[in-house]
This record gives sequence, structure tokens and C-alpha cells, in this order.
Amino acid sequence: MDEQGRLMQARGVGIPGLPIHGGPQTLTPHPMHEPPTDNGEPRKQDIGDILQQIMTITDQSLDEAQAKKHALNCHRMKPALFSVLCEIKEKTGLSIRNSQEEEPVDPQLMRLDNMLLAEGVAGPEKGGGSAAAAAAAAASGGVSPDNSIEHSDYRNKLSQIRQIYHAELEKYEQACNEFTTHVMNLLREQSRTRPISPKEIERMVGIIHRKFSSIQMQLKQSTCEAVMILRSRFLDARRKRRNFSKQATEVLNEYFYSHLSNPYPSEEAKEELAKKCSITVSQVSNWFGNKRIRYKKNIGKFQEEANIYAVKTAVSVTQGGHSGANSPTTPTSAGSGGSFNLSGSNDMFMAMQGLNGDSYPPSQVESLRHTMGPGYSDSLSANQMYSPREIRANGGWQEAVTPSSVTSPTEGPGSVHSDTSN
DNA sequence: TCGTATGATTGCTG
DNA sequence: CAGCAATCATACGA
Repeated sequence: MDEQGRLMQARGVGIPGLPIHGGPQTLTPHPMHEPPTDNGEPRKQDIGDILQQIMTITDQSLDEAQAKKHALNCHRMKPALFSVLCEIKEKTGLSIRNSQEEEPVDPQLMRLDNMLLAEGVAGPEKGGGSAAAAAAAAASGGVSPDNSIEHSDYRNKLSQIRQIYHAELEKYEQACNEFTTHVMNLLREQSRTRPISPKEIERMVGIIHRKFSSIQMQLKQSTCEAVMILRSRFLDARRKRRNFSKQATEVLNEYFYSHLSNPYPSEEAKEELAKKCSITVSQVSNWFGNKRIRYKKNIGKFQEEANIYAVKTAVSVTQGGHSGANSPTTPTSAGSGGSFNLSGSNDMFMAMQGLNGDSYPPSQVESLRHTMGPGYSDSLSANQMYSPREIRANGGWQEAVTPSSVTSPTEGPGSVHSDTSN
């Protein structure tokens, strides 16, 4: 659409107030080409007067200004001046026409929208963000009994944020619409005295919308921040540390003491332990890391605990229970048979020493080992229970724990029977 | 309230 | 990157 057409349309808007003697029908596109009056001076004086009146119109009271406006609208010079304005507008309009191209969607806004959507704050209600709460709980790995309380707490808080967000959003939208309507009315009113193209109105509406969407973005940003704070509070396990369940600690301890000579579960074993204890693999790693250090630091203190678990393991073995029931096996070790059990048995014996107060004679241990069946050394060499890393670490572990009464003398570093000596 | 236990984090090492 | 050692922060029992 050409500018001229739009301006003509705009001109039409301003017509109604015009007096009969100065209708658009009589308006020439080039008022300066109007037949000159007998004298140019009064005309100039006239224009000066009008401009002066326009300039001072805002200083006057509303009624006064209204009256003045009406008078100006009826002024005989109005069509001519209006036409001049149209011409100026036509020229200047070109410069602003292309200034506002379709701007691309703000990536930051997109990120905020996505996050709010993912958190269940924006978009359809997802049970007050229960999905997010569940995800958060899964991430925290916690299975504490009061998890449900935390969930509802999280849900409530998220729901509050959601409510505030939507209330504010609605408020902004309402304000935006009101303001837009107001500005459009204003522009329509103004179009009586100056040419305003629909494009211009559109542009103004666009500006208003952009302004309000920037406010909305601030709202989204602060909502995101609130959610992040809530999440970090909820997820900060260190802040909300929960002891593992008794059963989980039991499972971990059983594994630890039944693998006392080499308490380095493989990744697979960790996964299995994690599954059994309903905790994460990294929590299993943490637990073993802490346990190893604390055990090493104060073996005496853990003696009793070691004995208890040695008995447990012994019972489970003598009852024909596969030690894997208490000590998770790995997919790799499960099939090879023996290697995992062997190490478990070895460690069990070590712990048993502490139980009855004295050590099994090495020969006895040897004979017991031989009962494990021929070729156990081979299976050990192929033992995949312990990762190379753990094998390396094992040396340090054995060095540290060997002096203990719990550890068998045959399990010292360099022992050919060591789980990891190969 | 305090001491201990314990899960998590951090910085470092090989 | 796994593990160690130190440390933090919280839970828990006396």
C-alpha cells in the first residue's frame, strides 16, 4: 500500500470537524498553489496565530482547550495546514517505514518461556508442578520417609509462584490492552488535527506491546529466579541431608564388610547397590568413599560393626544363600561364577577373625581357598569385579588396613591370593 | 544444647 | 575421572 493512500485515509479521519466551506472536497494537495490572497501578510499572520494557539493549547484548562480545539478545527486555514502536514508526513514517513522490521524472537525470552513451561509454571496446570517435584526428588535421590512432605511443600510453593505469575501476567495484559485502547483513542482524536496513518497507529501499538512484553520478560525472569531458588533449596541435599534408610545402610555395610579386602565396588556393583538401596550411584560412591576413610581412620571403632556383618554374611552363606543376595554381583561376574563369591568369602573370613578374637591359621585359610575349586586363580585374573582403578587403589587400602586384626595375614600386599594381585 | 554420626562437597592427586 | 582427605552441614541421640 502506498503512503499516499494511507495518508488519504488518515485525512478522512480528520474531516468531520471541518466546516462546510473548507471540506476535503475543496482541499487541494498543494495548498501553496492556492490562488494567493490579495495580501500575503495576513495569511502569514493567520498561520502564526494558529501555531501559537496550538503551542499554548496544553497550558490551558481542559474546557478552554476543548473549545480552542474546536475553534481550530473550524478554522478556515485548517484544510490547508492539514494538507501541508500530510505532505511533510509523506516525506518523513518513508524514513520510519522500514525502521521497524519484524524482529526475531528474543532467544532469552524463549529460554525463559521454555523453563517456565518445563517447571509447570507457564502452560497448562500439571498438578501444581508435581512432575517437576518428582523430577527434583529423583535428582536428589532421596527416599526419605518425609519425602512426600517435601514434595507437597515444593508443590505448594511452586503453585504459589504459578498463581502470582499468572495474576501478574493477567494484570500486565489488561494494562496493556487498556493502554493500547487509550492510545488508539488518543491517536484517533489527534488524527482530527494531524494526519495519522493506520500504519502509524499499528506501529504505536507495536511499541506499546513491546514495552509491555519487556515488562513481562522481567516478570518471567523473576519468576524463573524464584523457581530456581525454590529448586535449589529443595534439591540442596547438603542442606537437607537425610540419613539413608536402615535397610540401605545394611546393604551397603554388608557389601563393605564382605569385601573388606577390597571395598571398591565396580560401576555395575554400584548400580546394583544403588538400585537395592534406592539411592543414586554417586551416593553409593560417596558412601564407600566415606566408609573407607572412616574405617581406615578408626578400625577399632568399626570392629564390632565388622563382626556383626561378618556373622550376617556367614549366616547367609551357610544357609545356602548366594552371597550375591547381599552382595550385588555384576553382569560380568555373575556369569563367570565364583570370582565374586570367592572374594566375598575371603573377606568374610577376614571379618570372622575379628569375630572370635583370633585369626585363622594361614594354612586353614589356604585350605578353605582350595575348596573354592580349581582354577579360581584364573577366574580371579579375569575378575572384572574391580576396575583397574580400584586395583590400584586397593594396594593403598590393603597397606592401610593390613595391620588390623580384622585383616587376614594372608591378605597382605603382594599376597598371591589377593583378589587383585593379578 | 552438645557431641557424635553421617551424607555431601571440595580440592588435590595420579 | 575415581579415589583420598579434609571439611561442611545437617541429623540424631543423650
